[in-house]
Amino acid sequence: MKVSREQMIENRNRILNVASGLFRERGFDAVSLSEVMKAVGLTHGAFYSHFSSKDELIAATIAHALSSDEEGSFDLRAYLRDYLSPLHRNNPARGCPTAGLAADVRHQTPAARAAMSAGLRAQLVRMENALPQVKPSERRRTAIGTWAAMIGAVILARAVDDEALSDEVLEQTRVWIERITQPALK
Amino acid sequence: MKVSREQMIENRNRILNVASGLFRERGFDAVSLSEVMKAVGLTHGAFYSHFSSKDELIAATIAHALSSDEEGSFDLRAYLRDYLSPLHRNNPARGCPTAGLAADVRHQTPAARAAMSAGLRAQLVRMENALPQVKPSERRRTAIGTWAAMIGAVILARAVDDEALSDEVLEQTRVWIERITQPALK
DNA sequence: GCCTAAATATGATGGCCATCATGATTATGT
DNA sequence: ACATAATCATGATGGCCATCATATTTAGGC
Repeated sequence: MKVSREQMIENRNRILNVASGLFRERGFDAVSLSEVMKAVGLTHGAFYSHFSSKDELIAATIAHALSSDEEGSFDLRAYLRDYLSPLHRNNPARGCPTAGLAADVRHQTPAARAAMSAGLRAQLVRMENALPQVKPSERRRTAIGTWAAMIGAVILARAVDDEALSDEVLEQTRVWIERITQPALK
Repeated sequence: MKVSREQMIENRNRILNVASGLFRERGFDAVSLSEVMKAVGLTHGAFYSHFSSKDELIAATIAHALSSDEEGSFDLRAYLRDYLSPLHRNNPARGCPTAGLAADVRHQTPAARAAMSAGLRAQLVRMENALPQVKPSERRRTAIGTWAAMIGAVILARAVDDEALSDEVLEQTRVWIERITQPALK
């Protein structure tokens, strides 16, 4: 049963969006293609009209998720508050793809890892732009250190089975970064 | 074919050590029990004399790997140099269990996540002890922020398919942390 | 209005895996 | 020495999954 070109493109995007959420929530391995297609509202057979393999879907998902992160400049303070929050920790499916997928990407194909590289490069530029108060010679270093701490804190907070400890990791990392990146503020 | 008590204990420890390395290298899902047992030098059937399920092995592996991290006080500068190095990045199987497993632990049983919580608590205390030059009221925050940045940097460095970018993440995170934790040094 | 090819549905196929069943061996306590 | 039970080996079993084969429908170009 063929479908309009428009519908087909929408289906492809739905596959990418649904897969992106499921992958972030449960990891690449734990999500089956049938599950993705069922959540999209299609049957498993339709998958191969859109992608040639699960590996290709994974790579496309990473590229898709990281590219839709594109935004202009942003307020670091507000970003930190949202990023290092219990709400973000508790909702990986709707959360940052890097925090949700980066560790898993290590085991994926070169295409997937290349997409992650591109996403990281773009994110670091965005972070640099959000640090106008840091002197230029330190800006990239600060962007890298800050981003690493944000990713690490969310991953640790999600790994841990102790809400108080998890909250503490998020909260203290947030304050720590704020102090470092805005030394003038008391 | 029964085996001496001594041999049995050694076999159990070999299972834990082998599984620990394989899990860090490839993730819990991607490693099969047959594979673990073959690497140990036993057949798959022997597994269930030691553990009642794969989930139990995973939890035991995390507890085992994180408890053998026990050490006295250590030099943060040297620790950072080793931790944020290409050598560590390239050898997850012999590297830090938290960097290798934390993201994966999120999808595991409560027992596994509890073991990770205990390991994190112990590591934070160790980090605090390695920060004598930081004033006590800031020590825990610094330990948390530093550890999050270390974990995040290694995970990003391993996810990325661009050696220069990967090296940069490790190197800049290292210098960033050094500057923050040792402000007196020029 | 047809023809063709594309998108989807249904239904294999083969492989891998966790777990279980059973049997063989032998360490260990008595 | 014997009996017991623990450790390991071998060989199912059942389930899930990625991928493929084939059929059905119909959109889109002519």
